[in-house]
Amino acid sequence: MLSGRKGRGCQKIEMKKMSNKSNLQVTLSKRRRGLFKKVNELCTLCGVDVALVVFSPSEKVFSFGHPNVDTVIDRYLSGVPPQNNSTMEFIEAHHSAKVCELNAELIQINNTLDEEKKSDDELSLLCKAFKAQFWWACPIGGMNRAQLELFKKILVELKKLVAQYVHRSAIQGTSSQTFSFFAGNDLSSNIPLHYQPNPQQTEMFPPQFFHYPILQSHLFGFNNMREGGYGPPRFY
Amino acid sequence: MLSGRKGRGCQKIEMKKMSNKSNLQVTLSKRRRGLFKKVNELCTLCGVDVALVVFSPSEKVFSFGHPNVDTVIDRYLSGVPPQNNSTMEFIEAHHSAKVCELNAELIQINNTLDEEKKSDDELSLLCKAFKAQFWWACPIGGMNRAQLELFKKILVELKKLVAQYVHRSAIQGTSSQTFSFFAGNDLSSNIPLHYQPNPQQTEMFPPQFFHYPILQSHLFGFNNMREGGYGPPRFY
DNA sequence: GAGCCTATCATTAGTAA
DNA sequence: CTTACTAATGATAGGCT
Repeated sequence: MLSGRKGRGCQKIEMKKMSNKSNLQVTLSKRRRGLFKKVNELCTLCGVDVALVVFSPSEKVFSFGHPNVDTVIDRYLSGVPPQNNSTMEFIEAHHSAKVCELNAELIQINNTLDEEKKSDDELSLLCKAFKAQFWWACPIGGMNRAQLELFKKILVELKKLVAQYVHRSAIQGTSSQTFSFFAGNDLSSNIPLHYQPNPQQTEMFPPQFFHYPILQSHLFGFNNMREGGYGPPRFY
Repeated sequence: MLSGRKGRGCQKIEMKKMSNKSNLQVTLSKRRRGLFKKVNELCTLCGVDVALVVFSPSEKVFSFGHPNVDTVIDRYLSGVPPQNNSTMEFIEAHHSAKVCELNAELIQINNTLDEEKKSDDELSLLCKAFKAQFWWACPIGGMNRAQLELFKKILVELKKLVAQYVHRSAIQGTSSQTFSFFAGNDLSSNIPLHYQPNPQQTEMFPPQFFHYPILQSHLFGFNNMREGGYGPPRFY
């Protein structure tokens, strides 16, 4: 406290944008805090749902919501689009702007859906191929693309191993039933990936084995992790 | 002022939901007003952009925004979707809820688009037919003012053309019945209004043809003007 | 509901840390 | 960018119309 007066108390200020950047920052900080407190009090006392979003001049965003910002915003956008704002004059323009935004979102989501559909088509094709070639591994319809790819990779590895084994077996002259996955079948040709099932054979792997959801999710480890990246709480 | 005291002044109140419904309503009204004022002051003083949405227990919605609620909301949704709220814990759930909402919107808009596409197809077909036939014979009862004005403009143009034609015809000595629009006429070629008469048919279009709602709404591009009916500004 | 009143209580401008 | 202090200003609960 270097000045003679300890403080001049709260003096009236003009209701216009503060010119002093430093003071503006201080005031913003204080008033924002006060505002959020008031909003919170309103929630508590009156049981209302609110969403408050503040963009500082430096584009920093502060938000508060009860029960949640997004919930309230969704309710606002979907439920009462033509609700009046404080300024009524540009409602039309804003409305169409919102429609544009939504259309952009629509296009984006639509593209996503298309990609997924395409993926699904590829998937079913792959499934069909798999069914024809590896009847015992079916159905794999529950797999997504990544799972399928990993699965394919695994099968390729298996193919190599089998090929090696067959090769070695052939060299050693030890043939017969030592390495038959399926009874009565000798996997003769060393191209196991194009194996054509023998109608007579008995199944080594029960189909359910490949259907187990637990197995699906844990074996491949695709239980999609959220992207995270949330910043620290900004509520005052 | 019947009671002895004029007022007990502002007394501290417990920060919990008010039990007395009537008092709650009064407090909500007062505090909301105060809150909006504070938000407005923050905007003015610090030049921030804000959006404030309040849902009363009776599902009435009050909003304030600078420059506009929707603008700020869009900025919030598109720019910083994983922005933290005051309560971080349910972000996942809310996020997926939002996705669900958007998907619903997607479906709806998608349907709308499909309808519009379909409508557009019908429209171009109808347009083509109109061009070939008596496009101008559309009953004007269903037109709104803007439509009528456009129609009038078109008719004025037509009138000019007709006048020219008649004038030229008169000069060329081709008189009499040359200029009957309806069945049996020839209107040879130099009326540029895309008129292609079919000599045989008397009734070119069934009346219903001109009542096509799709046509009505799309042909002239006057698809609704918002209905208006917005209430008065609610900002305090 | 909306406004007015008034005695309190709460917020905050200015300032320095 | 936030906080602490202080005095002046603003907000508001309760009661009334």
